[in-house]
Amino acid sequence: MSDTRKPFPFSEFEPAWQARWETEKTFRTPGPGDAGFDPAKPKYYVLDMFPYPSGAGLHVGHPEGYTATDIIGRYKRMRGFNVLHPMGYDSFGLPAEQYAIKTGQHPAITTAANIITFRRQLKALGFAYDWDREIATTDPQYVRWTQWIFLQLYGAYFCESDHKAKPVSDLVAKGWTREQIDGVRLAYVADTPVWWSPDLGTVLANEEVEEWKGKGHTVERRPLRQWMLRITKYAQRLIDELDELDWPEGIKLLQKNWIGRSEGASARFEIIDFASTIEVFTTRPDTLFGATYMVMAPEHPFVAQITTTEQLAAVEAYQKACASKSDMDRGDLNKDKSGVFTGAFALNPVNGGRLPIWIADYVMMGYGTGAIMAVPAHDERDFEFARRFQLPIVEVVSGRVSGTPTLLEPFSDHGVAVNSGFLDGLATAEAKATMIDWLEAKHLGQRRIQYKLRDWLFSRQRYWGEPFPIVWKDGHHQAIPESELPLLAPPLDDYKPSGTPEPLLSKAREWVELPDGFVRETNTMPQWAGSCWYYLRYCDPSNTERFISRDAETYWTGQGGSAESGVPSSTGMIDLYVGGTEHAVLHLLYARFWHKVLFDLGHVTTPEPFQKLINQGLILGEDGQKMSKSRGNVVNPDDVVSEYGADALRLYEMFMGPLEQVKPWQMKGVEGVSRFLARVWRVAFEQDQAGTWQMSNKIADIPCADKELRRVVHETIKKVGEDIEKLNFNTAISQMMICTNAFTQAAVVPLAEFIQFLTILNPFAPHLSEEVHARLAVAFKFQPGQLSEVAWPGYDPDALVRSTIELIIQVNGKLRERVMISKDADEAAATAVALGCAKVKDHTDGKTIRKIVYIQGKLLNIVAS
RNA sequence: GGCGGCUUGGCGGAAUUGGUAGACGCGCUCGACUCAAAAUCGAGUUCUAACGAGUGUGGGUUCGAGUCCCACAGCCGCUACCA
Repeated sequence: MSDTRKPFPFSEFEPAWQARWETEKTFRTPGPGDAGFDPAKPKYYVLDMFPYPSGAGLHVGHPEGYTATDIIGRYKRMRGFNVLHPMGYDSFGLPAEQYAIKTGQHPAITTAANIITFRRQLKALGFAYDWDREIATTDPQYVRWTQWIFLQLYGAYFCESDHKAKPVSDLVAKGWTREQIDGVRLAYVADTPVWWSPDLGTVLANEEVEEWKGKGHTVERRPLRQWMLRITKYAQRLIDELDELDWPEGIKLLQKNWIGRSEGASARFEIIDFASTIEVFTTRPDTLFGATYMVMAPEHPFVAQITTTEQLAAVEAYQKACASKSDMDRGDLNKDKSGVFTGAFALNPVNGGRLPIWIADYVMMGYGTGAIMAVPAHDERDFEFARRFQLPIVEVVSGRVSGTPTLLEPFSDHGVAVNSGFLDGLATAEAKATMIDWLEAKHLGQRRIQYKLRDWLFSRQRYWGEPFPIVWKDGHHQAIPESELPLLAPPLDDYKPSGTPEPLLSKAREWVELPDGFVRETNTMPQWAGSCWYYLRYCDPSNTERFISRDAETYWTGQGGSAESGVPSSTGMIDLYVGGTEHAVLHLLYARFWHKVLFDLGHVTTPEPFQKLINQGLILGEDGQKMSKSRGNVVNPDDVVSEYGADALRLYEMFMGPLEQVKPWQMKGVEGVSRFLARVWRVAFEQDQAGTWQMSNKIADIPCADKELRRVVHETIKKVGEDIEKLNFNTAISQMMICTNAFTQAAVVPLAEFIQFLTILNPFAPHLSEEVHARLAVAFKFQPGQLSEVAWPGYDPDALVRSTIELIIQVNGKLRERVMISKDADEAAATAVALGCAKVKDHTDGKTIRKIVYIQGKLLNIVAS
């Protein structure tokens, strides 16, 4: 395609500016210790969620968030901030390994190729990253520090009295045994039932199961020895410390619900004719008098012991059915409760009731104690189960004002205790407290807080992940010395899963077997590991002594910079973090957890990583559906760039609508913003017969005589600045369109005003604005510095003032007339004008004027009836 | 089932946070330029012939409601027997 046919020659100047930014390192960000670092400058750290470099390359969702942060970063830079806006790659991951299984190609080769593609695509969009800070989680020097942080977790325990992590060396000093210490480490080994996928050859985290099942892989439940991270110890802090963060409320709520705190009590029930008790957790201890049976999870270890011989066959059959059923869609089973009686009975501690003990799959082993007291009158699930198996239903909470309870449906709200001995007449809240006191006094139970959050299953049996820096001997694990980091995986010839849960790395015998009977841990870390701390590494990416230097850490958290930075010392390090909602829970929760551990151990100085968070909305296809290959509605950013240019793509993605909103792609919209950019171009240039662009003689280096034009320019400077601060990019672009239309229609365009406009356009369309500016510099012989180095222009408030305004005249709240009037007109003057209007008379004739509402400079409402 | 979000012209979306509903862009219509087309420039474009009506529906508060309150409906996410 010939450039003369393009509306403006972006395909010539865009690559040229990108090359210049690269060779001149225009967007290099000096940090502490770097040449050119100015500690007096306030810092601004704006971060994107880094991409997984898939084989498919960038999709249009990536540039949405990336452009938003680029605009903010460039704007803050022009405002005098030292802006850190880095980019990197979350480059471990299953697809590269799946590819290796198919082709035998080492995942490192595929990953390196994909990174090259991503880097080229990102550079083609003109983002102002400091490329010297680029990182990939697969780099040995990055892996080194990921493993180092793992060792910090391994070497720490959670001190219950101080609510924080401390080194286990403290416990050694207190004389704890090795087993005791291994039992409290934040990274520990446990046999747990996990989701194992034979064809992927790895276990999956609970939250990953659905995703891979959806892709056609099989998963099954298996008890396996796995590495776990004790995130549950941080459950309360992960909830409480959300308060200080400037995050969307919806995301905070999502995290809170995921952690799932509930308050209640544990209670122990004696098993009749059996020297043991069953412990349950309940949020409604006040309903204990209404407990008529008990249920244990089918996999509860007690079941085998308490089951009577008569019931044994039925119980075992049910357990077996549940184990194989675990893979089926549980949704289908929700309607029909199932279960089997064990033959055993427990004693209700408050009233001596004989409670049959059942097993049923509606009770989960993983939550609470894996057993419940069933109160069918006041719990929907228990009610359903009781009806199905004809178990007694006893009402103990009354929510009705009067009348006999019908018990046609469970009543799970709060009310007043009835049929409950010493609780009778108490409101639910008091009844709960009274019952807990009673249980505690009798040593039958205690107040308890329960979380849904489980410890984090941290090991995978994959190849393409960080190996654990751990060795084993005689059944004990221990850390390898820090000096041996990074510990890299050995190359393999065959990446195929063996079909057994034996990790792939165990195939590398020479790597695994060490002198003196030591063997290496062969599990690898999940992909989350690298993304848990990458934002720290950007601050000091080539440090070989520490994962981040103390100086870099304090400076980029805002504690080492100028006091005037305007950013009060905050709890979070990053000023703005932009990314998709898909990471609302997992990534953001995991990263917060790691950060808090590092904080507790004194390695970082803020308790939170991300002060402010924004979720960009999904971009849908033109058909309003999610983009997918199978639907054929995927838009490739490369195609958009070659057809319309990088500036047009950037601008369009920002013009589509509010950043946080879900919105459909419209190719016609890209044409629209491309036309806008062409209009800006043609303010300065016109095409001659030969098709070359010549400087337009409309531009003149003279003071702006056109007051209206000047007002539009200054309104634009004001609005665009304010909109960028609020992340309202779409309306900022609208305003720049209005301004461009004013330039287009003006007979003369004053040079100074036009350059001010180009300056505010620069963060949005950096290539075009720089190119126009550079050409103006040649034509008007001024110093051709880069626009991106120029200070953000101020606006002149006087230029905004209008002497006359349009006054809206309403009668009974309905618009009837509009008149031009002095902005200072008082109520009497305005009323006189309004009553003189014919249309106003039409609507007030024969009525009495009751009231006049006058908003000066805006409107006048006549209330008449 | 639970939690969250959304609902404004033919379309994407604006609306100073209670004060002109529909900015800006797309599309469409007409005009200019052209032998013609594209591109560009200019005018118009919520509906209605008009009176009027109008921000998912119904009510309320107010001089005035897209905006605040109550009830309901429809779409979209996330989550799912969490005791």
